[in-house]
Amino acid sequence: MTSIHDLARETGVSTATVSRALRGLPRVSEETRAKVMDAALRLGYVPSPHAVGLASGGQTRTVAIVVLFVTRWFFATVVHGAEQVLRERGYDVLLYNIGGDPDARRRVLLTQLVTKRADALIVVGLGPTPEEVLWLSRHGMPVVTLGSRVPEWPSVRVDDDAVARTAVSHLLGLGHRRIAYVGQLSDEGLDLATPRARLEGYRATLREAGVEPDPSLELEGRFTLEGGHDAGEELMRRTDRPTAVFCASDEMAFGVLYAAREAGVRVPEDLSVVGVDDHEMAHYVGLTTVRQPVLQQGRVAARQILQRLQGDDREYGHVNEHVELPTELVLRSSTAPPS
Amino acid sequence: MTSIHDLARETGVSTATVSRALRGLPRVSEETRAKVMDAALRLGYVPSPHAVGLASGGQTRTVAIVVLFVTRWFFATVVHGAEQVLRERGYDVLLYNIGGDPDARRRVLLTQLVTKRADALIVVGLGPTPEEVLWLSRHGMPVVTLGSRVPEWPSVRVDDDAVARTAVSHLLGLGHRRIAYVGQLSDEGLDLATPRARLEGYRATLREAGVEPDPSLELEGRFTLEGGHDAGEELMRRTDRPTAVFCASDEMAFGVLYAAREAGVRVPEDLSVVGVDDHEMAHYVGLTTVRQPVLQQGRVAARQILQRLQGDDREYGHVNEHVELPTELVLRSSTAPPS
DNA sequence: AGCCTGTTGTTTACCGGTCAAATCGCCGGC
DNA sequence: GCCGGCGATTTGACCGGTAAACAACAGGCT
Repeated sequence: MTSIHDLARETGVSTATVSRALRGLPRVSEETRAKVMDAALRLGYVPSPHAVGLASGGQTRTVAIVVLFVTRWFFATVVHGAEQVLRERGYDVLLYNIGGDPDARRRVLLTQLVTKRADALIVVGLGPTPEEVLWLSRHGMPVVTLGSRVPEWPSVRVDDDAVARTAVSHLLGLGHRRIAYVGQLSDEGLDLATPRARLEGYRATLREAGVEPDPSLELEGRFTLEGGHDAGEELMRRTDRPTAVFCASDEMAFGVLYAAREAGVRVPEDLSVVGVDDHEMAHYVGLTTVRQPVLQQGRVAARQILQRLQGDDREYGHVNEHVELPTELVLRSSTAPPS
Repeated sequence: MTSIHDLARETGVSTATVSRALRGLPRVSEETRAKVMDAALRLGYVPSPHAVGLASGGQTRTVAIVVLFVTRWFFATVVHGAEQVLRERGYDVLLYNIGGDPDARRRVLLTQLVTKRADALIVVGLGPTPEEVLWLSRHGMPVVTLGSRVPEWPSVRVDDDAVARTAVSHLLGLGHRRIAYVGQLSDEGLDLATPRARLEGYRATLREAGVEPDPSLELEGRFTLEGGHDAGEELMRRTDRPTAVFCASDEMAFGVLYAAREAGVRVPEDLSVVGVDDHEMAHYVGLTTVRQPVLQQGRVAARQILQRLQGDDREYGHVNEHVELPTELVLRSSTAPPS
């Protein structure tokens, strides 16, 4: 591996000069600069990020993103959005997929793994524990949460309470009274802030409309197509089937739709279904859903982090500490008045 | 930030001793080790990866993964599989999502971004150019390709020719003769090895069965649900509609299915559809497809890289340079003899 | 000339660790 | 009582850069 010393020897100047020449700093004649650049290209010189980081204040130009499951549409899309913005600005992305494993969560957030390997951290979908907040703050690690909110750190999210209210109000407005909820609440000790908030919103909206929430209509299921399908099957089997279902994600809603079809239950005539996300596929299956800007949440989180790291709030305008992006109901063909 | 010097001062020993104590090396008394460990915990000491890497041979304990689009099921799943295996072994994952942008591709593969920030590289879905091979080899970067194959590097993939043959033979066997192909061939200068191989296999299989491939039945479309949908719409509009479609991915096949439904074309009575992947959703929509082990490809690629980095082929057995994983036809309800 | 100024480079210290070689106690053996 | 041997620890060089202080040299001004 060619080092800066090789370049210095090759061009007959000192390493300091080489360093400044390559970084475009002043105090280097154009002639020398050209000579150095040329040699760097010829020898295929690439500065060692280790040395650079060490010499200039421990920066890594890397941001870590911690997600639950990259394979889920929501997380993959968020990562995509954040990565775009970060790479534009010359930052690399370290990806940690902790996949519902509390051990992995501990290792990633509370040990050396994240600390110092990245300049900052974006936590997606996890509600950080006080212990995690303490540890990371103590190490001066800038953090932005996405999808959850703690007072100590900036956050980007949608109003999950409002999301649930929008969906449930829509169903209530159509005349439904027996409305089920399908969503995941806990995953082996991981705190999932989002589905919990949606459940609360669901209950509150029902109560305000004078409908007492029925615990037997609150179904726990994994946040996937299969989870939704299982929950859907369970619902279809019941004699006192609900007339509508509110699913905490579109992927779960797809599962419910398939379960309904298999059971010969017509949508929307016999069953109305509402999801959350506006997944790419929702349009094609005609799913009524509460759209949230997923890609944009990733982009905004990245910008918040960059602002914190570089302190230039000019380019992107003022970035609020807690950003709440708007959602909207998208009406399609999976909802109708009960027959 | 507390450094090793702080620990040394705190415990009254030298930095070298602290270093060895913390890493569990011999030549440290138990008493001293305990004292050091305790202080490290108390002060929340985390060694700087920069310094460690610099001092001990430039290792980063990081592997870079370059993908086209994280948001697509195939890529996300591959990343998931690789990340699992890598993190198990203490490696971190740098994610580069080059998203069909040739500039991004150049920046990532041919500049300092990847070199030296990672110990090794997994390239997913891209056929590396000779220039890229040369540059990365010259820098001593170990590379594994996934989904494509160059002679210089190990690879993991499925036999895309065989995949196409399986799908097309199935359709031919059912009696179809007008069989369309839907897949993406180029994306602004990116070479997409996979769909090209599948197209070739499709053509060859037809010819061998005595059917001359009809260029008007080879449709170019983006590798997404929407791409498949557009291609499907185009096909449905035709007067001499094909009786079957082979799609280069399940996501595209879903798009074709939706287009067919919108056009009132019945599947499988009026149109048979075959995909590739065995996407999570394929089961629910009843899509006949050629299954490939996606998660496992990611895992195997990670192991190949680890073997190259650590040189222990004991734990995982011998790893072939070019691994080809098996595929299988999964029969569901989207294919039937033409009516 | 003498002096100040500005430009271009070099020197030197340092970032936070690791590693090989040197040192220090302490013990047992002759 | 001296020496060898050994485990525990320290010393000092080094990894590949960066940053600040400092030197060399040219030209312009008085």
